[in-house]
Amino acid sequence: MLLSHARNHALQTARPLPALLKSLFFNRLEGCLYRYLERRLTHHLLQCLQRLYPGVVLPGIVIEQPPKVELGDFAIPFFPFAKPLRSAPLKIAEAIRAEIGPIQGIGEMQVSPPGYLNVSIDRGWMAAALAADAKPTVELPRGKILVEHSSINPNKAAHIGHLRNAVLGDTFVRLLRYAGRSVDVQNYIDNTGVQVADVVVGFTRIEKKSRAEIEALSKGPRFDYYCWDLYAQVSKWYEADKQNLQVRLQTLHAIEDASTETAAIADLISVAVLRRHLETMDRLGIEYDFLPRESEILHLHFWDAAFTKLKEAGVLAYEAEGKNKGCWVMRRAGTSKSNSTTEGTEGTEGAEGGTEKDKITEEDQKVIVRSNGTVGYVGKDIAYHMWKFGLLGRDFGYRKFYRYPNEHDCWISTADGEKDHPHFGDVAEIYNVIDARQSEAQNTVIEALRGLGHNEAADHYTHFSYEMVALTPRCAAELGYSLSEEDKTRSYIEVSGRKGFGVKADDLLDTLIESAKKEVDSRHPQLSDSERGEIATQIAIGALRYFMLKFTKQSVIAFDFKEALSFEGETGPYAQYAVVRATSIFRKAGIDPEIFSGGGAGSISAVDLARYLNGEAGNEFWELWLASSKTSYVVEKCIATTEPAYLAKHVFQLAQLFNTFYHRHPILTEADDRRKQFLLATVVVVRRELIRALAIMGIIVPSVM
RNA sequence: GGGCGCGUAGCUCAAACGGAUAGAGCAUCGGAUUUCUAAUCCGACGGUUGCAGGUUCGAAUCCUGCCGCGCCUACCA
Repeated sequence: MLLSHARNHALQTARPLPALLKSLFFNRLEGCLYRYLERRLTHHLLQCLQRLYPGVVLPGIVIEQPPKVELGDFAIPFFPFAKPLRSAPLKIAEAIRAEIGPIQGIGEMQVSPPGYLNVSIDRGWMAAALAADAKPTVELPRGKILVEHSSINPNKAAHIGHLRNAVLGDTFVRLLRYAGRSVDVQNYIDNTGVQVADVVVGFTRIEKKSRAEIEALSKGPRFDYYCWDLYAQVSKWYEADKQNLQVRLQTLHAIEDASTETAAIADLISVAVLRRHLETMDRLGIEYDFLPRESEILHLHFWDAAFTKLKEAGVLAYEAEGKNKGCWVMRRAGTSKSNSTTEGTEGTEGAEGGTEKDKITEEDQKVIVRSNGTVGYVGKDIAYHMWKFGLLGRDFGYRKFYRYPNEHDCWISTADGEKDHPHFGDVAEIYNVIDARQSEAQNTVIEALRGLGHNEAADHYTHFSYEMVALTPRCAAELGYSLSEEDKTRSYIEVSGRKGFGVKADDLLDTLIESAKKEVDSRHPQLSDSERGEIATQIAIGALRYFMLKFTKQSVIAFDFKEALSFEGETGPYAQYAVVRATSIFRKAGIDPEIFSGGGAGSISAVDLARYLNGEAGNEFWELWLASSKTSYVVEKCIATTEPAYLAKHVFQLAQLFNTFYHRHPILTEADDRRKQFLLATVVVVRRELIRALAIMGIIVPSVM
């Protein structure tokens, strides 16, 4: 791979852009100029080391980023080389610097104590490519990717926890698509589970409503809110008399039989609530391609097909005695197989236990099929995931369910569906956006795939794990919940749909829009109310989506209205505002930024750019250009680590650099026309990258703010 | 008990494979607007990275042991 970059060593300053682009394509570089230079540098360093120290076994080269631009753009520490080469790191760095020779796109190199080689990018070269928006070709892995996210139980309104899931998932989808991958988005619907059963119980037993009455209600606005309250009520009803739990069990069974009235009511409720969820997510620009439902996994006998294969492969074991007598069990993921063999010298039972191969201790057993013959959710999940990878030998029926304003259709599973439908499933890689509490269950599914011999599928199965959203005690108090003394001292309190304790997604969005609207109203009274409303909505979504992405996945978000409602500092609106300012410069100048970036900015020569970017005076500008060059690099990093927070960080840094630049350099009043052109080119590139990066986060920039 | 994760400024969070002076935002205090929009910018204050050892040229990061917290550990989903 590195060899393909090896040709074309000559450093050609002020090379005309078309030739430059041609060479870029010729070298088939990675998707990003910054990454390209990094790879190229690595390659030359390796060659150089081989020339200088033939035959010596050396550690790998690590390329870092220096803490400040003055120090250069890449830093290579030579400390690990000191011992094998029996030389001081500084001396080695110096030797490399003297030997390495020119590299296209790379400028100066300096040795820096205590043992770094600092390498600078050829600023003019890089800026010219950036201004022209040079897009190098990339070789993509083949195959479709399936991202599953949201998967909200269709029995109550979506809350902030679901929002985190959906925003993370949707952003990850956008990241993959930006990187050129083909992605299907699925939202798994558990429409036959306990949670739906509970709401059915609420309607039929507590409220004693008929199917027709429920249907009428379901057509009203925000039916999911009604269910939210009812669900909390049912939980109390169960608590009041444990006998009531019998009703839940009966209802659950009735729902699984599609021919019953109860099943019809459950379907009515779950479909109506699901529709509400899609509407809520649509407000945030989140769309799905397919909604597989548990009812079809049941009715199309996905489990039967999986069960047969699992038994054949010996993944499942039948328990003839003990706690799990009569069940089919699997080894719980993460438990070790060799408990008895590692320290097997002890105990005489070892001989007896050893004869039964792979005997799983009760503690390590995960029940997949209950003794009454019904299958648990992990079992259904195994079947579903075999389907995802095209390993089950069965398929869903499909029908259109929801049409987005942009004409995009979202499909849903049915027992027998439409003839013509897109092909879902049978993918090369999957990502499941599911909270961290389910990691054991997720790993168990992966182990089942391995047990079936599908190691490749298991290797391409990623549990995109994230932590929950909880409420700060203050926030809980604001919502009117009385807290125990113990709760008051906690840093956060878990939301509970069962208790009706939480912040609903639509409520939060409404509050955000209202708050943004007040600001917009006062700033732009000349605009029409609908225009102001649209801007406020875009700002609200920007604030919300940014808020959900600024935290790393493993951090529990302690939700607080004060922070979530903030439009200042490290927020979405801060970044949106930077773009609005950039756009407004062009508006005042009477230039279309899109046209300028095609003609004006792209036609500035590398020499001209270098004039302003080189030297100490150019550092502040270069910092901005360099940051702008990193969008694709950051996207790759986000995908590789399944961590969208890096993108949020990137956006904020870029916006922050731009705001400083904006403050220090008045552009429209700039007398020197060449300098003015340079400043405009800077703005246009930063603006373009900010808009792109924000779009990947699902954030649109308003016309004015 | 076992498994996973967390502990960094008053608060909320960052910190690339172990690298240069541990960074942001909020809060507090002090400044900046005849200017392309102040949802902005500049400055100040704020740290023994939970504790104790270890590994090495170098540790917030890796290892061991403690302390504290959360989640998982159902014939629920």
